[in-house]
Amino acid sequence: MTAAVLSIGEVAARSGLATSAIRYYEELGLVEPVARQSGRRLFAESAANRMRAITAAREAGFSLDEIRRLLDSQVEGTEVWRELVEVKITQLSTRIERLQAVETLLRDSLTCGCRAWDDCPILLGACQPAPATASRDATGQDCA
Amino acid sequence: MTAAVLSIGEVAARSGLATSAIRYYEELGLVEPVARQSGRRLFAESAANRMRAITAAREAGFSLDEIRRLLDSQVEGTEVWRELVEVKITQLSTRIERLQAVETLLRDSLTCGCRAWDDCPILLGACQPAPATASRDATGQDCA
DNA sequence: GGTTGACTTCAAGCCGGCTTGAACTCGTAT
DNA sequence: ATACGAGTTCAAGCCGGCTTGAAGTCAACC
Repeated sequence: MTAAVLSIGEVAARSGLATSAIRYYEELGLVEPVARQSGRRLFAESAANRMRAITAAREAGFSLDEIRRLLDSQVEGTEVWRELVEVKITQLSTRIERLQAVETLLRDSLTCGCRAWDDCPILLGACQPAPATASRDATGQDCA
Repeated sequence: MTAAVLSIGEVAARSGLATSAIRYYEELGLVEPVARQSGRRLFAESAANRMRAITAAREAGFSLDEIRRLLDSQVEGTEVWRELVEVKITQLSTRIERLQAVETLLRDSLTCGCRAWDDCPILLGACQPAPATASRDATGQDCA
């Protein structure tokens, strides 16, 4: 028989978060205890799920503020949250692509026979080649 | 005719960094002006390359402190830097894998017919399913 | 010789995401 | 009765990576 409500410590144990983090999340409006018992927070069991979902969202690159918006958009009954998630997926895949490019770059710099890492032609070639005093015609995509 | 030495402003222009960032990097020991002229820093042209290499390294997930170690390891004449880069490549690919898993998870949660994101069974299923009061036998890999 | 603009130093501030510490209140077990 | 453990509040601190502001210096140009 699982308890119908959870103490903050139980939510922490189930979600893997620290109690201080949970209080902080409450302060930001990400979670709300269903009640208080002589000052102590009592959470619904779903709060633990919410905590784990928040952790997943953080890993995906959502800030806590974005997560708050995400949760707010659910409350309103609409499915706005799907749009927010779609946008984040796009950002995420862009980020992954960039990281993959950097990884390739690092690997290449290893096989390059260069003496020093900050002098590696491969590495520097991938970063914009310093337009010196020439005209900068907006081809400057930043490194990697 | 490119100048043999660069002012901090020129290094900034060539590297895309702010002058304040360059001063900060100097303070951390990541770069050193070759000389001073009535107080003003004069950098070798290679400093701009170093700045761009630092930016690339930051993107790869190196902290400024790690970059300092990386640069120090070069100065010593050895090729320790290759090892450091190898380690970082490993970390980077791990990170990429995690992000890809999170991306998949987000995509799946969209196609799942769940009403609310923080109640999505796919999302929560991928996070550890809350061992309730059962024994935690260290299978707890964290979410995604 | 006065203005401009790029530089200098130093201290302080900002950001997000928490953590930590001090001082306190509960309910329960011994 | 009293000690314990888990909770509470609030303010302050920490992390990395810079940025910002104030006040000063310097060379060049008109």
